[in-house]
Amino acid sequence: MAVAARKLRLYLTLGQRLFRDSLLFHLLLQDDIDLVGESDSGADTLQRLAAAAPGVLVIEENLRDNDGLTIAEHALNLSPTLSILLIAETQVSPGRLAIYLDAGIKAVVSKQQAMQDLLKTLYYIRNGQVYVGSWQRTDSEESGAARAFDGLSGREREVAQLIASRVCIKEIADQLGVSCKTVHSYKDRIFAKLGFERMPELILFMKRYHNGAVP
Amino acid sequence: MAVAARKLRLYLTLGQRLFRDSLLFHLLLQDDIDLVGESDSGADTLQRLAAAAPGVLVIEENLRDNDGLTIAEHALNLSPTLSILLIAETQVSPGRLAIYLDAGIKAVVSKQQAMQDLLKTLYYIRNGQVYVGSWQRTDSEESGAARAFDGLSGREREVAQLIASRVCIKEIADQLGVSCKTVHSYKDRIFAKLGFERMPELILFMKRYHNGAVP
DNA sequence: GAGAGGTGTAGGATCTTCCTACAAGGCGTC
DNA sequence: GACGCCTTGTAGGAAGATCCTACACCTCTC
Repeated sequence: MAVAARKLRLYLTLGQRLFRDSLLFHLLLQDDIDLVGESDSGADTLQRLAAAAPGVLVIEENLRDNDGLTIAEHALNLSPTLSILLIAETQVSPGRLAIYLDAGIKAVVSKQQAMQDLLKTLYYIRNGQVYVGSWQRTDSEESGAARAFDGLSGREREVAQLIASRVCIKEIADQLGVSCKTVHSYKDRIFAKLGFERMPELILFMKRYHNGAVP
Repeated sequence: MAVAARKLRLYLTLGQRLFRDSLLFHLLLQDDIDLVGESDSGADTLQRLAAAAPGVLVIEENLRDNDGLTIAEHALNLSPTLSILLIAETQVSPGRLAIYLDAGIKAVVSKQQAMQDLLKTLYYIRNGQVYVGSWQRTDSEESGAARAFDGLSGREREVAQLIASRVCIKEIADQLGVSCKTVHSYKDRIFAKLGFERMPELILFMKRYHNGAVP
């Protein structure tokens, strides 16, 4: 293996505490993400940025004291190697995206996008790469997600459905008449096929695209 | 034991997909929460509420098609036993809280409150109880959280700090010269004392109130 | 001074996660 | 049509996490 992937030093600026908490909780489940700071305002961010020395700054577009773009530009002045991910209010148009990229922002994710988009983008830009493309999805992605279900085998679907209904592994094993080990194998394969890492992702996926209830 | 606590049937209405995902992810980690529906608009919510038959509706105050209060009132007309938790934009004043409670809403949590407040409130109202008090905290709560650290014993603090720095259990055990089992015991006690259930909560707590870095 | 409660330490049961294995069948290509 | 590769159903093992229990000390309180 080439590079021993270092931890991602993350700084998050988001005005609303509830969502900041919730996003951070999610992000901190990834054990290669190291939180080095957080703020609810732009001024605060700029003030603490140097000391925190993050690798990636995730910042909201509309902060109460300033707009994220301005803050981002200041931040880039302070530390030019910083990767910035802007969280936009709405889907950004190509024109606006170009402005953002010109300003040195590495990626833009809108509040209408899925959490997984944010995560993927975050990992993508961690090494300084620019990530475009996130704005041009929405529908195709969604149906793609739904279609991913078709890639599961019969047993895998059964297990996915039972798991989404919160039936525990032991019970699933009993119901299907196989060993727990086997059920775990199915679960692992489902996760691998769908690219999930944790239960809530699978549950959410099943609820959304396959109605959760066993048909 | 008296009542076998049934699963909490949750419906979440929140306009922004990113935050909805993120909140749901968090909520679905609790294995007694069953997601029965979600929407990004009020109209959609009302339309699907009857079929979903949730026990608790968590709904945002400012939806793009209507305000949450209006939707909540309609929802209560449809199913009077529904418990509604309103997510307000900002800290609500006692006056506004009274209006909400009059309308039959069981609790209000603002977007400036901590995620844990939402969770606690959710569990509180699940049985139809009204939950007031959430609006009257902020500062005292925060310093209370910080003070909770003082309740930890010496070993517990060491372990908390190491865990927050993402040192793995095995390494912590080596560093302290005790067995992994012992480190797990410390971790369990820390969680019990601080009321946490998962790593990210502890990490966030340490980063926020104790700087994460070992002093 | 006896019991209550906190602290440092650890064991066992059970569950998860991750990795590996392997037989049976399908599909592809030469 | 035979050989090889991929998928599917099945499961085992190792390592780690969670939950519960234990137990020797120490200190505080009645």
